[in-house]
Amino acid sequence: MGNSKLYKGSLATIILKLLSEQEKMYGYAITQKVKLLTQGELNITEGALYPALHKLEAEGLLEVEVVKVENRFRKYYKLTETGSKESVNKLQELEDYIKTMQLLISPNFNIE
Amino acid sequence: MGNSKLYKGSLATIILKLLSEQEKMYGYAITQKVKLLTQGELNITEGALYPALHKLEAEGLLEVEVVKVENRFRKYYKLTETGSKESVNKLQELEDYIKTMQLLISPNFNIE
DNA sequence: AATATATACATAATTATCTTAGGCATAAAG
DNA sequence: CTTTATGCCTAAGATAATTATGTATATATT
Repeated sequence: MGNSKLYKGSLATIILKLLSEQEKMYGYAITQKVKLLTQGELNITEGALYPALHKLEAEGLLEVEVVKVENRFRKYYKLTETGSKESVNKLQELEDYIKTMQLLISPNFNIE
Repeated sequence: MGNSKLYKGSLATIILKLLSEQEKMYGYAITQKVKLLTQGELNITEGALYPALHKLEAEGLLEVEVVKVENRFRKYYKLTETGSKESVNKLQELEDYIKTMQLLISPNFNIE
């Protein structure tokens, strides 16, 4: 995904957040949307994305609708009710993570 | 470590940052300092910490000095020159990560 | 005296998430 | 005709944690 190891563990959060804004999305669209929003900073690889989607579906956070578009099939994912709640949790966790890490990296913390 | 999976991948960054402020620290002191600075939010487990320290040492980012204190031995770690440079890199990566994630979670991004 | 807590190190088995590298298939563009 | 874009997928391996131990000393509690 990213150039640093910090992105490990963030993919589910990203997916749930996108789907809380977007109603329904398919895998490839997710990769493109992330690339666009992050100005190319973050490229989600398919080897990470599809297993993550399948896992979220298996956990009941996402549901699938397969649609045929121009001789290709697309698997649209959308949040279930549980998934909708979990997306709120995950976003809170991300904000908490950022706050906690900022406590640790705030410069000269042991001088003040 | 944390209550969320987001902390995965952050431990090396935390260790290097602490040692860029502190000159030298031993493992147990690192766990206590992190607990203190994060107001108990983040508790580094020993099973994560010691392997991480050993790895950073093996990579040449940390060097060790064993000191006997009150019949116990402590292993003090400090940054090598390489480790000092790498701590700057890791902090930059963390800031980049936070910025990128904020692009993704900024509310209503696809409305504006 | 016995037990729990704090200090201080360590490793081993397991789990989770990702990377890397492939595979399958259609359509458009060079 | 070969690359690029679209669109899905999985399998092997790497990496970083968790969880559960183990060792040892010192202090505080029951």
